[in-house]
Amino acid sequence: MEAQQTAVRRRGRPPKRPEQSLETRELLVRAGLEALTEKGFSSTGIDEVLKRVGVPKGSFYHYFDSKEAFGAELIERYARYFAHKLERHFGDASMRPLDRLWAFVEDARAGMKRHDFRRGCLIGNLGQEMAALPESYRARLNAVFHDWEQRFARCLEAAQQQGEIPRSVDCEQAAVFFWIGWEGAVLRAKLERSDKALELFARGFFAGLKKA
Amino acid sequence: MEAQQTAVRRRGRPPKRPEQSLETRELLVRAGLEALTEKGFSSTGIDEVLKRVGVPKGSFYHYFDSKEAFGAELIERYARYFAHKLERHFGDASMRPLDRLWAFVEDARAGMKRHDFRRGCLIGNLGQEMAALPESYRARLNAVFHDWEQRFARCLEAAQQQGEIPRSVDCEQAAVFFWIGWEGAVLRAKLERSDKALELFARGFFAGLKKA
DNA sequence: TCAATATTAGACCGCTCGTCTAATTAAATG
DNA sequence: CATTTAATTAGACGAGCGGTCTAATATTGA
Repeated sequence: MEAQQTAVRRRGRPPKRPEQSLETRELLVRAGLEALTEKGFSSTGIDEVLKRVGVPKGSFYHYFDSKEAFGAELIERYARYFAHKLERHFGDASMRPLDRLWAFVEDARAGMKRHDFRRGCLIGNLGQEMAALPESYRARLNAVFHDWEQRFARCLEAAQQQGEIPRSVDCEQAAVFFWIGWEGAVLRAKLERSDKALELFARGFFAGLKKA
Repeated sequence: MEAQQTAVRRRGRPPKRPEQSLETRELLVRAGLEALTEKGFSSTGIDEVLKRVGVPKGSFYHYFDSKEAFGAELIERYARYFAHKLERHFGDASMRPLDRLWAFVEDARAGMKRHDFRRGCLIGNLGQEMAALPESYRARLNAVFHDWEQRFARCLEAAQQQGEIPRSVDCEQAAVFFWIGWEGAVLRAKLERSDKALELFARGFFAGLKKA
């Protein structure tokens, strides 16, 4: 998710190179993701995204009906990207389940650090500013969280079956608890420009699990 | 924090009634707090705040140097308001310390419900959109969180001394953990328009404390 | 060759934003 | 009282926004 380069921009109908045909659109999406994970929806202007990749406005409204539609697509893209990330970690049979969860935490932590704690979680960002957003986003954002909860819960259950955590743990609830708090930690990490909050929350969460 | 009424608005220098002299300014602050707790800083327009209380633009820039200065004052006001709230709950010697913490949670929960989960935490809101905010806010927002952590930690220590929670609990860390997660819970409550997240997080947090 | 299609270029409109100046009124001064 | 000074309101202003539109350009397919 790191694309600042501007495409070679030729006027008129482009030659038929299927791999390249989506390029401008793709650049817009990528730049949009970067912008929205940093600053959210409301304070990100179309022109700003356009400028990042050197695309004129006409192109934007050729590919997207509106800013709302653009945002909706970014949500989908981010959800897909994140689902893959979770799948990759949580489904990694070479590790014990609890270590898989930790691996995700470490990955996210490194990611935030890599971007100097400027970028957060798109879903969290949009959730926070929901009051100023198209109402149509709400259901989708909730659904994404629910998906993450499910994935997390499944991995917790695996940990339970392998005896890593007590039977008494309600995996479903613990997963919900994790994502609630994790988003708070991401918020704080951005504010403090430090991974302290991420680490402290994760550590606290896992410690609590084992003694539940 | 509930003021929609518009002031009687006469032109020119007002007669000398000390109690009323701050009225317009006060109305702006109150309306600003409402707006910012709902939608944050970036997506709240000055005009919008002005319209709520029927004050013309000229007045705003008479009382505040800029939107940035206005925001800074709102942060101070909110911090003061919240500190009082915490003081009131955490210092209530008629309850056991852990119940005082619960009382705050209940109070906050009721408050969010009362406003149909549209309003969140000003500090959390601004923290989230920090990337689009005057850099001068960062230190202040962090300091406010730190203050809240301290107050919470002191109450936890009291609980510890009364044997409500094990000696093994690191109160400082637990307090930091709480606020990290609580802000996440407020975010989710707004998104889901439900107090489910608040309750689930608080319950999980206190359950973890006792078994630590 | 030419119509249909895909894409870029960027002017333009209506609206809202934050700022600023002028007008208005009361207080203070003598 | 008359005049200056301070306090407040009124609303014009320019910049920038999101979104639309038409023209220009290039390729494809008939």
